[in-house]
Amino acid sequence: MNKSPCVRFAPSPTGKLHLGGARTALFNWLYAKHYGGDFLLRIEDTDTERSKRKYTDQILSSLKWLGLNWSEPIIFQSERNLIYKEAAQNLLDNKLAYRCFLTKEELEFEREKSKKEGLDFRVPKTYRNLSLDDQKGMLNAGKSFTIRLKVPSKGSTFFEDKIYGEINVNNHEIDDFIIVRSDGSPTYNFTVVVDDNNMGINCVIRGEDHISNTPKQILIYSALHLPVPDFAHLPMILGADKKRLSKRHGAAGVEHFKNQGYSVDALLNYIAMLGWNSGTEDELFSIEDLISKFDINKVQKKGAVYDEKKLHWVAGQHMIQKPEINILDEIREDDPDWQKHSKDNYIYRVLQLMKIRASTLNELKEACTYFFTDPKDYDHKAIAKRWKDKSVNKLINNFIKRLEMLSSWSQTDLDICLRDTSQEMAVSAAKLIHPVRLALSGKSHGPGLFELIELLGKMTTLRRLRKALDIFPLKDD
RNA sequence: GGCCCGUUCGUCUAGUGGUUAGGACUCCAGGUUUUCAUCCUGGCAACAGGAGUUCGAUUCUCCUACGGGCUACCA
Repeated sequence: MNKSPCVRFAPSPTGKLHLGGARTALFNWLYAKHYGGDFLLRIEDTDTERSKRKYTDQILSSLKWLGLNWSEPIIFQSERNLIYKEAAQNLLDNKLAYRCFLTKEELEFEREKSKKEGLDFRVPKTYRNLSLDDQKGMLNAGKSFTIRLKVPSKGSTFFEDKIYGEINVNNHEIDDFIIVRSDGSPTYNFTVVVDDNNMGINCVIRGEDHISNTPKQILIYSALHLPVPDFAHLPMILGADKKRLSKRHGAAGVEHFKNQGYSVDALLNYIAMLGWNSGTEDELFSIEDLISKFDINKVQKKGAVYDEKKLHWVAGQHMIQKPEINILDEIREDDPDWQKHSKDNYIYRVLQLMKIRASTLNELKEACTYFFTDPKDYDHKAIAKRWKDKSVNKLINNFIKRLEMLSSWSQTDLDICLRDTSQEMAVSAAKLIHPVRLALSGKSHGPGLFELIELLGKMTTLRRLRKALDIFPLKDD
């Protein structure tokens, strides 16, 4: 096939976009981008009971957030009844499908019977060859009917999956399945074929749970005399229990990752690694890298277990590499007023210092707070360890005096200043460094002390040191 | 039950008819650092089982086990 690929993502709006769906969308999108093809979107809302508008909205906003842009228009199956009706009539006219007057109850009875007798249940072909007159009779009697495909009883249906290879199923394994329900609405297997053809889809990339549906769909393609597209089935994404990832696993919804502060590029990078590899030992990719390196032939057959630890690591790596200006943009996208009162240049320097210590935007924001507000809480363990008694106050006092006189506020000068102080007081530098950090940040760890002091500036540094002098040590001795 | 699919360290994976079966995450131990993080070094850890083909199978074939999917008037 030489034409440029046309692929689609076709979620049903019966739940939020979850990790598995996101990956299916991503792989479709990457495939399209890689080959310069088209990526379309179709909402499979033929199940009126379970389909909800809010889920459609959620899926669309998640896809937008992920940046998986599609070509308009979005196809809604619920608006295409006419097209399905025509296709079904075509099949009926050509005697490739038939009206089946079996009721649910009759079917249920037969099913039970087979079960009791230990036989495999097969849908009875009672009405397969009913004469036109007899059909009219049933219709006039007000009997409701479904439309079933006449599945050939002989032969087999074959396709070559781009990932799973050759798959062949005997036709006698396949029942005369329903393509139109008794209420006139079309079923999934039918709409998929009609729409994929109608939308010009030439490569179907979807979850492995659809492998068993594929022969049925191919049978419909043949009955309708339509060209059969290529198929590529993606392995499932699993939870730690090796079961298909679902709401039960908590972390399923894409929104969850957004709320956690994961960056899109990191999430996409991680998701892509679930079931695909580049053929090299590289694991960190930008979105552009993914587009250029993506190869559907390198997709795994086996289901992949979602591992939050690795996601977190990938996110951390992306964070380190990301320019501060982009990080701030990402933060503000979600939190437009974040640190609006501070100068951008100051924020950039803070981010530069702190990004190495955070994996998600939320972690980063949290870690940066003391650059913008004086600490309110101080790490109690650190107080106990680093500020045991009044002797520390003397050190700090001395340090403050020297700082006040300092004319240059550079890291090197601050370094010299602190070491001079400790030397004069005949203690190790560490005796001063740790309480100073505690006073300035409230924490026992963080960036290099002189970077911290330099960035905070003279006023803030002195203010925080003096405040600490007031409140530490916690109890007199 | 029937049909289809799958099975390399805990996890993501590379790989070959002959390899010390490689990398990454996690975890552990060191090193660097004023602390934390980063970074560096090292370590633990895998070919589901059984037959067959073969001089030789993790690799090819079959069987079993286990896992997953489909078997709906869900998608």
